[in-house]
Amino acid sequence: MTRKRFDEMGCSVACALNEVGDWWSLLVVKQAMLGTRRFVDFQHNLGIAKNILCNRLTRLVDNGVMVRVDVGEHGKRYEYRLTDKGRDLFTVVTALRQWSERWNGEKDTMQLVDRQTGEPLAPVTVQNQQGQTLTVRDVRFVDEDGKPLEEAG
Amino acid sequence: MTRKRFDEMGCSVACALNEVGDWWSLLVVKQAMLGTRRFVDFQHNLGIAKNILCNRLTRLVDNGVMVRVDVGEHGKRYEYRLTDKGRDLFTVVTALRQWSERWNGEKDTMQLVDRQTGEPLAPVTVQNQQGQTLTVRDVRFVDEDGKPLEEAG
DNA sequence: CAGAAAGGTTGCATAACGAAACCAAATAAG
DNA sequence: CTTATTTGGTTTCGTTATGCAACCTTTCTG
Repeated sequence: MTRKRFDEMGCSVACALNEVGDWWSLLVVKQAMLGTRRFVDFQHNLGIAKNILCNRLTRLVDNGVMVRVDVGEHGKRYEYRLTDKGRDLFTVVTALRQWSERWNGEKDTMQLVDRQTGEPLAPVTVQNQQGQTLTVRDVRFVDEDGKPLEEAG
Repeated sequence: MTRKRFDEMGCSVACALNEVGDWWSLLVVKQAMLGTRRFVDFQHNLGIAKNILCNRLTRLVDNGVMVRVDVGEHGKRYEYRLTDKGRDLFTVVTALRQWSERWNGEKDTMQLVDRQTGEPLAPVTVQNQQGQTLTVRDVRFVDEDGKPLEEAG
């Protein structure tokens, strides 16, 4: 009765959720994007139990999303930092944030702005090669041979 | 000891995860984007237990991500369809899919293409108002007054 | 040396999950 | 009309995950 794993479903979305799809992982990543690096700071900013935080950080490190850096000062002290792979989740986190703000209202105390201009960000969208925005109705799902999938049944 | 809720953290990312952040919800949404609408089809395509699927569909309907439509044919038969709010998760799902493909390799048997041109999609990115791509290092987190957050400690 | 801080680990109670069995309504088969 | 099947669940039960508190270890601080 082990929790079903998503990495053997032949679906990259499932594979991604297997790495960052549980209750806390993406929040830890988001918090790291805000600048948090130390164990106790994650703990206080997120209100997460220590054992769960420990488990999540370990999993994120194992999956290459974060790295544990030994900063020698003041005895046993580590920093958890995002890797390139982790920073690349910025798109996902931002899309999720914007989705929530669009449909659930502004419940966040913070806002993201362009560091250069100070302006708010543009909405994250899916685009084609020409830069045109696409909805889910504008795309088709095809298999390796380019044949459209008939997957509903 | 109830599972911690994310909707009271003053964070829209947490709020979003509270709605679609568990193990199955986003996969159900993704499957719906592929065209799946009926209970048994979700069950077979995802390999999810019936009670869990039932719970997730109910939660998605309660959260306005999907609707349950009574299609009168053949007795008790319903369809679960995405709402506008649910379809708007296309950006999140696509960003997650692309992230997984970039960092974990092509493990998916299907591909997304522009319905018009047949070309693969462009990578989902965060952009500023001028359409320039931004990384997490190019943005700043500010509070309501525009002051930068010092949130690490 | 005593005390505190950082970073964990352990134990326990509760909640969620997964598989299979069971159920009810309505249609299809005979 | 009777039986079987399909659909969409609910129930039961064992396993796993989560949250909280307590404890542990190493290193700094006083």
